[in-house]
Amino acid sequence: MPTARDRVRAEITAEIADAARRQLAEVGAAALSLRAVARELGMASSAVYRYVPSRDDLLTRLIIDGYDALGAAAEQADDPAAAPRERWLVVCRAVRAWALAHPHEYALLYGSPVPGYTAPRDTVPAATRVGVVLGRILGDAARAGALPPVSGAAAAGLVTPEATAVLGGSHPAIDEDVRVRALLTWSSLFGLISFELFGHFVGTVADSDRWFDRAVAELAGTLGL
Amino acid sequence: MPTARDRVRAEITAEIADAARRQLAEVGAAALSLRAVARELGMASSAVYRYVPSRDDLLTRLIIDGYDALGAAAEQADDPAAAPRERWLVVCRAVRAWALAHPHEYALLYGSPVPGYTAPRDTVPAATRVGVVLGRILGDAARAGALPPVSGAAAAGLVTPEATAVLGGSHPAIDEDVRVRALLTWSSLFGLISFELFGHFVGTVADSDRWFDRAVAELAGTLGL
DNA sequence: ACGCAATCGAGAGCACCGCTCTTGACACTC
DNA sequence: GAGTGTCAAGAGCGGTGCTCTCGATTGCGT
Repeated sequence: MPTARDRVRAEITAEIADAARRQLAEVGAAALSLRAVARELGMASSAVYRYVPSRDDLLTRLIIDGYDALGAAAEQADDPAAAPRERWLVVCRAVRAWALAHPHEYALLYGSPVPGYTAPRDTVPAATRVGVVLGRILGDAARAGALPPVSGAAAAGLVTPEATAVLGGSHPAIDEDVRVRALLTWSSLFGLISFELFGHFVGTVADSDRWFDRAVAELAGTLGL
Repeated sequence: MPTARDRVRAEITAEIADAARRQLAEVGAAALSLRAVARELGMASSAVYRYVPSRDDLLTRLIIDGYDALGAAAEQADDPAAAPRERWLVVCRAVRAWALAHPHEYALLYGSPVPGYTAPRDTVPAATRVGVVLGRILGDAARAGALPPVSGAAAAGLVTPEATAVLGGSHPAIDEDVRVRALLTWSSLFGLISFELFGHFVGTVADSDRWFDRAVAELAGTLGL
């Protein structure tokens, strides 16, 4: 059972993470300063190390929290009762909305890796949550017979078994060809969002909202949804 | 006319940029240190400021050089005499090859924006070079009659006139629908490369080279090439 | 050919960073 | 109440970007 000490400790640790998230939104990941976090909380910089082993460890926590928040947003937006194409559009919009609302956190997840920092394995489960949602939509569509027949000609061995399991599982309507397109569409979605968020569409796209809907509908088309 | 002073000054400035590029390849953009550049050149850190106004300014120079190098690689890889689909594949491979060869520079261009730093307008012309190459392939294909007929139903106003000019110009075989797909394909290409480079495909894609060729062929398909 | 002004390199210094170690105060437990 | 473990605080190390000053050098115009 948690003692009073444990409780206040967990509380302060959460406060540190919150302050770090605020700092992340203000100055970005690379400039995240443990001292500034301590200042914001009114404690000595050295005291923070009682709760957080290192700056990198704090970064890891923010990354996992970010993936979890994004994954939760995607899961919450998905309505399994809706039509596959609609589900796809809605989830994509939710992912984009989260990214626009938390640009720095998104950049931490899908932008350049922080130099001198390699994400530990702990981040993997949280990172796959969005992919799982997207894969489930594909699988449900296949089970409902809403997917066009497979082409038949497909080179095997491109997608790992782990990814295959996520991408709708094994079903007659899903062959390697479909899985490749699914993976491509997945990366395209984040390419789309990254380009918008990082300013590569400035001057080329007029209406961001309409553009995104249009583009994501196109992606649904190549998926067969 | 350039005096002797100007010549040696330009020379030293170039040396600084070279050393910075080397440092960039080793430790990444966020960890790029002006002091380390000075050390490598055997001069005092303060002396560097005689040639470079600030660290951000040095970063801007590296960004422009990076876009130019990538654009040159794409231009050089393109053979206007080849078939459109082949041109597309070859240019995409060249872009990926450059990214794999210069991961840190690629991350500087297409990864998270450096916090507190906004790219000046000078970077725009260099940044568009790859897009110009891709747009030219599309335009040439249209002029050669190698593009499928347009669907006809397209909502206008999504793509700016500037982007329209780059995306093959005006041609009966290129309507807003095609332009939207072109822009989407463009961002998908970099989404693809970013995912590979930033490790998001780890554990899901087995053979990176074959995977990329396969994915890029798929993109060519949605473009009608 | 020479003097002067512009340019340059070096060093010190400021404020900041991540991180470590020591010290002393505190609270909980027995 | 004594003992024990946890905590905040401070000093300190080596690093960063950047500024200022101070001699030394150098090249240009006369």
